[in-house]
Amino acid sequence: MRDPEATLRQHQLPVTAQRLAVLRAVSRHPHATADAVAESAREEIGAISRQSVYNVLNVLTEKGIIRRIQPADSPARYEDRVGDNHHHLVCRACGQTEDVCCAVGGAPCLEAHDDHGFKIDEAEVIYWGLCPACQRAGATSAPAHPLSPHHHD
Amino acid sequence: MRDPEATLRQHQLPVTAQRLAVLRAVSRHPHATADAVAESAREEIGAISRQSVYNVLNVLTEKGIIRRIQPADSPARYEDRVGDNHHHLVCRACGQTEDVCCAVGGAPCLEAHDDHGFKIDEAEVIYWGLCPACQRAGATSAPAHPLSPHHHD
DNA sequence: TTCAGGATTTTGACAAAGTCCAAATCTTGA
DNA sequence: TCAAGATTTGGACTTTGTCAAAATCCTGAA
Repeated sequence: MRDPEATLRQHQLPVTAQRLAVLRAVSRHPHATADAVAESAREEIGAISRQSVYNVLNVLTEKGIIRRIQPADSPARYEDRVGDNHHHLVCRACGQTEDVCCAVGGAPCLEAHDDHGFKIDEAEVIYWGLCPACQRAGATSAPAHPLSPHHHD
Repeated sequence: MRDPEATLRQHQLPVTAQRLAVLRAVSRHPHATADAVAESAREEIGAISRQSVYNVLNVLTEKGIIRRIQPADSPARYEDRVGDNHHHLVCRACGQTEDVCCAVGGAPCLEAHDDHGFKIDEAEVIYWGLCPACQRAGATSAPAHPLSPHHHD
């Protein structure tokens, strides 16, 4: 993030030490949880309440300044990278999260076959697997019935 | 589900009234939450503890008899339909959930561009939007910065 | 059919992740 | 500089789910 303070002003948000610290924490630690953000922010400004961390993360998310991702069995994580439609790769064993570009294929790739009349505004993709470190450690967190991403109905 | 009792036996699970009731509840109410399953099971057998509902849902999920889905901002939901790779369509306003077939396109469609060395075992897709009823009700739960499923990096 | 032994169910405490609320404090525009 | 409105704080509370121990229930074998 270039200039956190300018970013806040651009969005008509009063600039506070807490907001700057949280914003910088998310910037420094992509995919951090609220807890991790709080820790990092405390290192910077000494103290910040848990509630403020949530307040700030929520307002920044609403404004589209950061993005919230919520993989199963994990607290919410936040990232700096917004405005593109990238997806995520999550390690089943340790939770390590990586960004991945859009799935291969043309635009229709992520269009639902039958939209059931819904007005779809987002197609969210999460790839589940084992990160290199957990593979080496012999982690065995594969689901009972793994589904290949190649498998289609 | 054809025969819940036979299904349990096939998986070497002792047959209990609680398991049958939970299994039938999931069968009758696809995408039900644990709470909803408990309610439905109680209608059938009178009483069942909260813990038993979780016990049963967990063991059935481990055995691959049912499938657990965990959309953001929603408690876990369970469904009967396993063994295919269908995805989900979730209403941002009311949480209504529908099954959708795989995304249009060939197999490579859901292959991550760069797998970062992960051993991927599943590509999970959730489409977010508004269901027909919430559209009519004028629900306005679209995100601040909607991303079209057509949008690619 | 009966029984023993292991699995399941129950109850109640506990934990994690967030939210709600009211009081105190801070930012900003005039 | 100041008032007014927004933010921050602390603490209680909610939701979703798990842990542990005691009571109860299934199943296979006799």
